[in-house]
Amino acid sequence: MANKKLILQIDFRSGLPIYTQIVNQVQAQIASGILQPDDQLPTVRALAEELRVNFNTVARAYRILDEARIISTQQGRGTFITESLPPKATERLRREALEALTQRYLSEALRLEFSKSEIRQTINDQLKARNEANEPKE
Amino acid sequence: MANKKLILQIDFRSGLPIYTQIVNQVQAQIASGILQPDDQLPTVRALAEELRVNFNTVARAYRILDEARIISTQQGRGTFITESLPPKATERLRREALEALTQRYLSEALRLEFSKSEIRQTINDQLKARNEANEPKE
DNA sequence: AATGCATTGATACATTTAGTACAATTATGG
DNA sequence: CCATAATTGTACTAAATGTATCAATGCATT
Repeated sequence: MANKKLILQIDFRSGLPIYTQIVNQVQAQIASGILQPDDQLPTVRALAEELRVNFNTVARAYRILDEARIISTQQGRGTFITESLPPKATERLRREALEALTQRYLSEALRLEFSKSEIRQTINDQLKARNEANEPKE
Repeated sequence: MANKKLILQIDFRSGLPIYTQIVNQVQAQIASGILQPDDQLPTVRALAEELRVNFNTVARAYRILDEARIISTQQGRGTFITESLPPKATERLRREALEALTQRYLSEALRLEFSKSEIRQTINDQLKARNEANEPKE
């Protein structure tokens, strides 16, 4: 299941940027189940050649999808569909995501035998530092 | 004590090079005492297979650690943790490890648009929960 | 026409993978 | 004990892959 040909139809006259069309169609194929988690996408250069497009354009599309956590681009390795996220981030799912993230962090920190006060201290310091550097909100 | 399984968690999506992640985690585990002088690390090929990574990538990490005198790679024999660093250096490594770990955690959490108070709350809740479950220490 | 912006293209680069060969050490079998 | 094989790290080359940066292009607004 990890090998599957990605078929995209680019309309060069549509007015829509090419990278947007790539983003949309990959998203659609994931939503429809054609593309599944861990599937590997074509390399930026391979897809670019197939679409007769500059590989930077494909890279841009991949970067957008990566930032949206839809795919995972890995330098030197390739590009893969990530585990499917719930389409709607309900409040409960949001909370679960943060709890999972925090649990991984604390498990690792405690495994490395950092004390709870050290952890609290570091968290506070860094949050404070980010306050001063960026928008002091919250 | 010279036999101990090295457990590394590589995040292929983190953007950090794989060899850097290996370096950081080995350093952290030495600083925390999980890995001790004369402990043998997995062979480059064994660790590579476990991490699903090319053995050159592991070799690169080992070479960096070797150049930093943190481990000793010995052709034909294996790689071993060197004698312990001065406590000063160990403490610095420990601190850096926690700061790096925390930074990654906060960056991810903030990127997902969790508020600082949400983060603080979740950290506190989970630390409290771990207190009650295990030995309430510190 | 001029300016500014978004898109695309060109180029150099960092990382990872792959393959091969080699040297040093250790394990094995006679 | 010795010869040989297997293990282990090292070195090197080449190719694949995504990344970063800036230039060129086209288009809209002024």
